[in-house]
Amino acid sequence: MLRTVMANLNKVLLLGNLTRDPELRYTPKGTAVADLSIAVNRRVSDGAGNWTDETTFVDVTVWGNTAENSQKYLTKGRGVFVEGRLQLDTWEDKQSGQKRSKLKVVGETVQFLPDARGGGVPNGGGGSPSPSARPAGGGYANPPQGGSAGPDSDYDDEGDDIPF
Amino acid sequence: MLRTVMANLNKVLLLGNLTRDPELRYTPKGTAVADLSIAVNRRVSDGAGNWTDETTFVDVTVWGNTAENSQKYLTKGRGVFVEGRLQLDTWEDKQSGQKRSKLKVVGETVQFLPDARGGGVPNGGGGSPSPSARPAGGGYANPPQGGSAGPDSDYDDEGDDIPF
Amino acid sequence: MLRTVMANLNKVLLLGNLTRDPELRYTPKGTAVADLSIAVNRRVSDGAGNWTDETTFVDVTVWGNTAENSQKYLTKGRGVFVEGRLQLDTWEDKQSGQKRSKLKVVGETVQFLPDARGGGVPNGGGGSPSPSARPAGGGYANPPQGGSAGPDSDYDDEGDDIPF
Amino acid sequence: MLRTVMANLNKVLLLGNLTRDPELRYTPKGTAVADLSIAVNRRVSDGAGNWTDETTFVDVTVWGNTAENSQKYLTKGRGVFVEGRLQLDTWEDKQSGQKRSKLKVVGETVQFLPDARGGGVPNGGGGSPSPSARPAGGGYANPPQGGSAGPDSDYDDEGDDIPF
DNA sequence: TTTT
DNA sequence: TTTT
Repeated sequence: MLRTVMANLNKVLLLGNLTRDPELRYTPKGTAVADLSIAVNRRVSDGAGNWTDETTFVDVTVWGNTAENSQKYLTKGRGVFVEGRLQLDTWEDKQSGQKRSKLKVVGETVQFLPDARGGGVPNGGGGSPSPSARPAGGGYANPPQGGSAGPDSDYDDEGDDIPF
Repeated sequence: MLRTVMANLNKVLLLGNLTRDPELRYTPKGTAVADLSIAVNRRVSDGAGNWTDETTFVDVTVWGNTAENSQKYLTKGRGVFVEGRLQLDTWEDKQSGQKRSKLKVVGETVQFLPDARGGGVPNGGGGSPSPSARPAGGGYANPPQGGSAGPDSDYDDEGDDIPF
Repeated sequence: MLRTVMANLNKVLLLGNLTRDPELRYTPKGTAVADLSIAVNRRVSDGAGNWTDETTFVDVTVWGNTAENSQKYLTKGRGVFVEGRLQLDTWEDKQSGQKRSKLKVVGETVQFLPDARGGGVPNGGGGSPSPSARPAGGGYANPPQGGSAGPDSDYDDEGDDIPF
Repeated sequence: MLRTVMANLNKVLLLGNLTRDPELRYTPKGTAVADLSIAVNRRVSDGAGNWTDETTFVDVTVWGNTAENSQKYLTKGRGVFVEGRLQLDTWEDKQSGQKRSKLKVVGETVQFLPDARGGGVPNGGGGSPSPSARPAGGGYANPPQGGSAGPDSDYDDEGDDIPF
């Protein structure tokens, strides 16, 4: 029989917040790689009119320029949009000799969202940011916005459930 | 032959900014409906190392609660994420009697993004926003952030092309 | 203010069937372009337990190799998976001088699905297909399957509503 | 500060083939659950003009009716389209007491594609299928097609790389 | 190991 | 009719 190959699609779309600063490292061959840890929230109903946020923590691996720019421009708390694919890493457990595998997400494009906190540059001082410190993503910049979250910034969630 | 129905998918995903305030109206039957006009930018290369932004303007129709909340909480300039589907409206042109059609996007879910400008509530005064005036989307709120963009806020685009 | 560019996304995903053979043409500059007409079905409930199929007809424009291969390998009835983006064509109406616009879908990748009818090569004769006539998509082949649908093949749709 | 919740998205789209028959089981509470093992192929270039297929194996968990219908209607080799989300299962390793986690895909909708092999009903006999034995997915049916792949149907993959 |  |  001729090969009847199916159309194939392996796509992951994530919109969420970084749970920590990206960690940049290099492979032995010198390729940049970084892991983005993203928290994605989902409203879940208990069926009795109560909604809670269920959070999924997803690690996304990015390579090359994307890795280097992620480390440069993304920081904990930042909102990001990631388009990527699933990858199943497989290896043999050295101790047991058993086959092991782990599902991962490889990020192909990363864009970042405006800083919800309207806050300054991550780790930023009080002065003008240097050009190289400008947060940016996907060719998209995101500036400092001067304000401090200040004393009003305690977490406060009441009354925000809009039945969109 | 039995019907061999294919899997079907009709999905539109948009992330962009509103080009104007949503306009809420009602059908004769009383159903709320609103049109969101969204500008989506795409970086386009001319092949010679120059990148420009190409903007696509997309109108998205939303219904019911989504329409009402869009009108309440979304304003011109706002970033939104829309998940929807394509719809082909067809009608007969009264004058010519010809069949006409128009491709549209129906928005099924709308979420909004933090205000990039770090600005206050849309149309907002200086005090605490009333609960009903809180901008929110998808069950997600977006608060005033107190800051003013200030004198630095002139549009400035140089140096922002990060090769992500 | 620095430019606070939003993340942007303009994505269309379609899975459906071609309503006619693709029509290949060339621009004055010699670029291949084809229009794919795709029917996408959606199950719609009337709220009273009855489900009907609502069909959306979407025209997708494809360029270059994708256009040429679409014309070579895709035929009416074929299942296709398209990933693309929305595009708003705008022009001035010559008669009225008014600005007009039309929302279109540009297909960036096209893959095709196995022929649900289990039928032979499109336009195919009885013999072995020549290599160049092999239907394929996205680097994916789809062979002739030689069989006849047989006497059971009258259209028959009852009882197929699986509450998946 | 009010909660400035980001838009959130956690979406997985897969189009591939089942590597084995779905396994249906029930939770202690009686909820049906099944695991679909899906192979998704991706064309990968080595940069020197050679393309190979890289296969990613993804396990997808489906619940309730979707689980039961998957077991009824889906079989090894079948093409499926899955729309779902990522989920991170976490638990404590009993032996080591360490926190462990595993990324999974939860399938929210499953549709199936026509059988590329043009073959009959899975496990099917020669007669008319009973209504309950009709393969179907997403409210979509897929009939027996009676034919035999015939003498042309030897596996043959050369020359199929269409530069779509 | 967790973000908002 | 356009947003950033």
